[in-house]
Order: sequence, then C-alpha cells, then structure tokens
Amino acid sequence: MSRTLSDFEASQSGSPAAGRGGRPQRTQSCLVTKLSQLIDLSEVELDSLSRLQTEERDFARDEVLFSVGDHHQDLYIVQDGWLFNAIDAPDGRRQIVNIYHPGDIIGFPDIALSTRTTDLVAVTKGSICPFPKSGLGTVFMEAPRLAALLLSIALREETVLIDRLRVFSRSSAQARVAYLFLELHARLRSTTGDAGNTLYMPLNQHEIGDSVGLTNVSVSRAVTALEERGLISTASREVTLLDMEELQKMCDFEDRYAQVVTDWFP
Amino acid sequence: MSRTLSDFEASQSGSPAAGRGGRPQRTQSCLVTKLSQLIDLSEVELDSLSRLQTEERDFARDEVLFSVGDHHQDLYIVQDGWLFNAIDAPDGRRQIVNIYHPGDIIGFPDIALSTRTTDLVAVTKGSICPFPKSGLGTVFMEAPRLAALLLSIALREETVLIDRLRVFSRSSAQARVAYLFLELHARLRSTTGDAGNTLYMPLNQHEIGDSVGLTNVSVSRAVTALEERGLISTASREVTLLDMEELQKMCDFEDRYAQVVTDWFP
DNA sequence: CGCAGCCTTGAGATTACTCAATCAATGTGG
DNA sequence: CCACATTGATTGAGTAATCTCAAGGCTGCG
Repeated sequence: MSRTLSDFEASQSGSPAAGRGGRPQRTQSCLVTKLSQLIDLSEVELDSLSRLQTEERDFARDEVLFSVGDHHQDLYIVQDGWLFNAIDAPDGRRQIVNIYHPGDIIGFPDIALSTRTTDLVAVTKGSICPFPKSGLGTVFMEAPRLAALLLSIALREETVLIDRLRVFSRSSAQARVAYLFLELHARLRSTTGDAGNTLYMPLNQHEIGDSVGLTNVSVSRAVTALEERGLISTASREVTLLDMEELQKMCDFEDRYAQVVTDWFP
Repeated sequence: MSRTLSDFEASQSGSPAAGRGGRPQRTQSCLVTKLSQLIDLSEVELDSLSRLQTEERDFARDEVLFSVGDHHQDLYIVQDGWLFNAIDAPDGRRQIVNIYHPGDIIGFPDIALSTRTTDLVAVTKGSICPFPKSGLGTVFMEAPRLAALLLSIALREETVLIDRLRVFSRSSAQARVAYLFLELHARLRSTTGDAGNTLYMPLNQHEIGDSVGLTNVSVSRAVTALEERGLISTASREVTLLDMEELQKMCDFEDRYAQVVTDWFP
C-alpha cells in the first residue's frame, strides 16, 4: 500500500523506462510549466531545463512518498493531486508543514541538508515529476536567471512560513482555521487562475488540526463558529469563503502568492 | 581592486580581534567573512563580492532600522551587535521573527517582495554592512557557486522556521523557552565557535515572549520552572544551559546550524 | 534616595484539551 | 437495495494551560 521513495529510486536506477503505471512522456517538463508562469524562459533556459527532465511518478491516496531521515536525490514538482509534508512529534501529534498542489515544488528546504526533515504523504492520488538535485548545479552554471528565480521561490516560501509562525503562535482557533482556508484559496487561485471563492478541501478536520496546531475537536468547533458567523459555508468536501474581508481581518492575512519581484535578476 | 585569497588570509590572521568584540578590517567585506566560514572562496568569487562592498552603518540600542512597508534596496550583514525583526499584530502584540547576530544576513526573504514585511529593531548597539540587492544579479551571473551558497543559506533559514513552527504551535511554555535558548546557543556557537554552555541574553522576558508566543508573565513562570528543575540557571544578562540533553528532549530540538550540504553545487 | 524598568507572584477568567458518547456520511457485501 | 461497518464530524462535561489584571519586589542609575 505505501511505497517509499527508496523503492522508487531503486526501481528507477534499475530500469528507467519501466516505471509502473508510467504515463506517456510529456514533451514539456512540469518545471518548465511552473516556471513559465513566473518569467518568460529563453531558449537556453528551456534547453537547460529540458535536460533535467525525468519520468514522472504516479502515487496513490495516503501513500507515503518519503519519510524523515531518508536520503534524497531529487526535488519534485507536483503534476497532479494534493500532498502534504509532516513531522511527527514525540507525543504522537503531527505537524503538517506544507500542503502541495499542482505546480508546487516539493523538498526544497531539504537540499541544504543530507536527509529529509519531513514525511511526504499523498492526500489524493496524483503524480509528481522528479527533478534531480544534481541538476541544480547545472542550472546555476548555465541559467543564472533561472537560479535567481529558484531563490525567489524559496524566499517566498520563507515569507509564508513567517506569516504562519505569527498566526499560529498567537491567534485563536477560529483565526487559525480561517488563515488556512485563505492561504489555500490564494495558492490555488495563483496556480489555477480560478477566481471563485469555493475551494476543494480533501483534508479532514484532524488533518486541518495538524496543519494549524489544534485538535480535531477544536477544529470542528472553530468551523461551526465560522459558519454561524456567516463567514464561511462548508459542503461535503468544499469550503466557500463568504466574507473574505472579515476573514482576512480576523487573521491578518496577506496574499504572498500574487507577485514575485524580479527586478534584481541578472 | 582585485583581492587575492592570500590577502584575505593575511588580513584574517592579522586581526585576531575580528570576532565579536572588535571591528574587523574595513577592507574586508562582512559578507566575505560570513561566506568564508561555509566554503572556500575562489579569487573570482572574492572579486565578485568585493565590488559589492558598501560602507557600513552604525546603529544605537533600540533603534528601528526599517519598518514594515518600507521599500528596500539592500540586504544587510550584521557586523556587530544583536538585532531582531518583528511584526506587530493588530491586537498590539508582537511576533519576533528572527534574532540576528554578527555574521547573519538580514532581509533575505523580503527581496522576493517589493516592500519590507517586518520591522528591524536593534537590541544592542552595533553595525551592519549593506549589500545592494541589485548586486545579487551580478553574483548569479559571475559566481554561480556563491549563488548556490546563498540559496543554501535561505533554505537553511526555512528549515529553522519549519522547526519553530512545529514547536510553537504545539508545545508547552517551558518547551518554547527551552527551544529559544537552545537555538540561540546553537547559532552563537556556529558563528563564534564558542563551545561553552553560557550565553549572553540581552532580551528581556517580554521580548522572549514575543519570540515564542507567550506573555512576559508566562515566560517568567517558565524560566523559574526550568531553573527549579535544574535545567538552566540565569544571571543578570546570561543564561547557562545545565542539562542540554533534557532540554533538547523536552522541545525536540535539532541543530540545523552544524552543516550545510554543498554536494550539488556547481 | 528615589525613580524606572524589569521581574515575580497571586487570583480569577479564558481558551483549548481530553475523554466520551452520539450523529452523519460514505462505502461494502449480501 | 438495504443492513452494516467504517470513517469523520459534532456535542457535552470536566481538566489543564495560558492569559489578564493587579500588586509588590528587586536592581541599577541619576
């Protein structure tokens, strides 16, 4: 049921073309799609990226793709599906660090360390594109503007973490939950371009609690309270944000996904 | 104009007081000092950095060096003194995001955005070296290995933030305070090389609370409890870590400052 | 000596947690 | 198509932790 990355990497190095359930090779790598949204890529840059292209990998719902302590060779770009990475605390609780959607880069912070610092778990089925860590060196040599873009992406992630640190260390349960919904909404909108206020929410309340540092019980009460205040409404696997202004106010939310500044790029 | 590695080494060994107390040679950029601790710099790289050198700036205790919303042109490298950056919450409380010591880079996450996301406040008097944001582009063009190092530093910062998110969203007051002391200890040790277990602590308990998401009252109680348990002892402006093992266990601390992996560097 | 900033301590209020039971939704097999 | 199992969500009651408000003590400095 749950396969680890080590299995995957072993099978990859053994017979690269024999990935099970492998989809047809895309003519365009996931990373190119991702980065093209942010800057226009030159021929040289496209060429540099295309050489890093690796076969994509499918994953099943609830699959654990890697675990804390695993040695790693790759970054991943999400092609399809939702995933999150998490750390288990000694007391049995769990902190969900980041929730990933199509277009997101997974495992960036780990490349400065020798082993994984989080588990990667699939929320839905989907697929990811591996991107060899060693290929980063090539990008830095051949495509400095791409390298700068990667730094920008890492720095934006950091800003988001700072925002979250502020919210989660001080705010009420309702504000934390509101923040999570707003952040997911902003991220999904930035990648899908969808402007609606309803978002798909495959996480259950226990997982929401793991994300924002609450128990499932407290999440339930917070969601109910937000509904009663008329700020959100929930369906089976969906959340609708009814009063964006009030929601943003109550958790001091700022959208960091709207822009990436490139003025200092080479 | 161009500085050689031997010049560099000579100036290093020639000014033994170049650590915390004294002021290093002005001819030596702060950033070179910082980065040299992590990798050996080539002549080209030193040359690329030396052109970015700007005059350093002194600051006074409690001075606010920049504020949320300011437009920015520079990163800063701390030359001397302690600072922190913080965000004021609408309810009047404050979140201290990061505490900076000599050798640290300030303002990195902001360069992906157009304005500052935090205030920068001096804890003690000291000085910083501005490093023009536009110079980053040059580094990415001319010195890809330096660029990769900068990315690594940003990614390490991100890992530290993830650790903190985990601790501050779930742990008890005692664990939060213990974590702060351990992190400061690890950082100071990594830059000064000091192996002692006593650390200088210019922050008052209100500021400690702003760092870890507690009130000054709770900080006082947590510190007292840690002392009664024999885990730490405090003097006027100093904290001594008496039982590192137990402290690390209670807050699940990991030292991220011990290593930077460079195996993928160009 | 007296002031100001900081730390400590107490008591009650608030908030989220734990434990436990129940309800609702979803999926499965007969 | 329905009975049943499973998972997830809700609700209640009591507990534990931190917060707020407030008073008092300590320390360094003019």
